[in-house]
Amino acid sequence: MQIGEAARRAGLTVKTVRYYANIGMVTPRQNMVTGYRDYAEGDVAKLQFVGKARKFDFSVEECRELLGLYEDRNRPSREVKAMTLKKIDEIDRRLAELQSLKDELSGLASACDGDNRPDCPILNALSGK
Amino acid sequence: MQIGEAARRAGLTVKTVRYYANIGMVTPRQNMVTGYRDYAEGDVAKLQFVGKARKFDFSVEECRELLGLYEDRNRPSREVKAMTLKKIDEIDRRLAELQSLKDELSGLASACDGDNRPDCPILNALSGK
DNA sequence: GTAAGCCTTCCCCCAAGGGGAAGGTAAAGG
DNA sequence: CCTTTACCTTCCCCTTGGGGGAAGGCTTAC
Repeated sequence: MQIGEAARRAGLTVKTVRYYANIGMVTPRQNMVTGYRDYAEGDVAKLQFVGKARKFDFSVEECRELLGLYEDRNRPSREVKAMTLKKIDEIDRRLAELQSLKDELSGLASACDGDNRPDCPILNALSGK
Repeated sequence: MQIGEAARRAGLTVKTVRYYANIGMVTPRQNMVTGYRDYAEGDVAKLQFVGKARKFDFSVEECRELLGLYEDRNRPSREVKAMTLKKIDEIDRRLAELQSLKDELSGLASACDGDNRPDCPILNALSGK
């Protein structure tokens, strides 16, 4: 099938699918007559796989690894689990960062009257006063 | 002072400070003899201000706005508070996203034995089986 | 004399594609 | 048969916030 249908079925944009072909992540055959990319069912499955993994915040490089594991019928599930736990760890760290950021900003916001007067604790904090 | 000292005092890299000059965020005078950027005390204060705001996850464009408010001695604190609340809102949304992501990944990870066998619920989930 | 330590501009690089131009092709409608 | 529409292709620039490094110019210290 052509790239448009493959993209629709994978829930991705044509641009994205073409990008994945360019970086060698999901490489369809080429129709020798038209020069168009020719996607097989297996390619669509891979695209869907990558699409989901991306939604789970795996980077493109990580997706490439996961795809390798996905295609290897004999890989140990240990490797996949390790990547997943690592990703969970990253998310945890990012959560903590964002939470502390939010706490600080909330503290500043609640100290600020937010009225028409120029005095502003938020700006004072940012300027180190 | 020269850019190196200004950067040190603001806790930023020279590259970053030069970047801020290029995009017109903190624009020092120019030493007409050497052609070097010439930073005044006020410039360093602005650099520090921007550095802190960036740590609070404000984008460069938002920093530019905040800097404008910071320099306007008559601005109402209302505007600054509004930006801060908006930023808190963004952080909240991102927190929720990450949390649900983490929940899903955690569910998958705990369903996966992580042993040497090839069967892997994580890959199964990603491939939609 | 030259090495060190500043500074300058200039250009390419990252992630993960998006937007759009220019041009080729295929099927459907009039 | 001709044209419109809907595909597809490659190519190049754009995004965020700078990092890395080259090539060149300066002063100062040894």
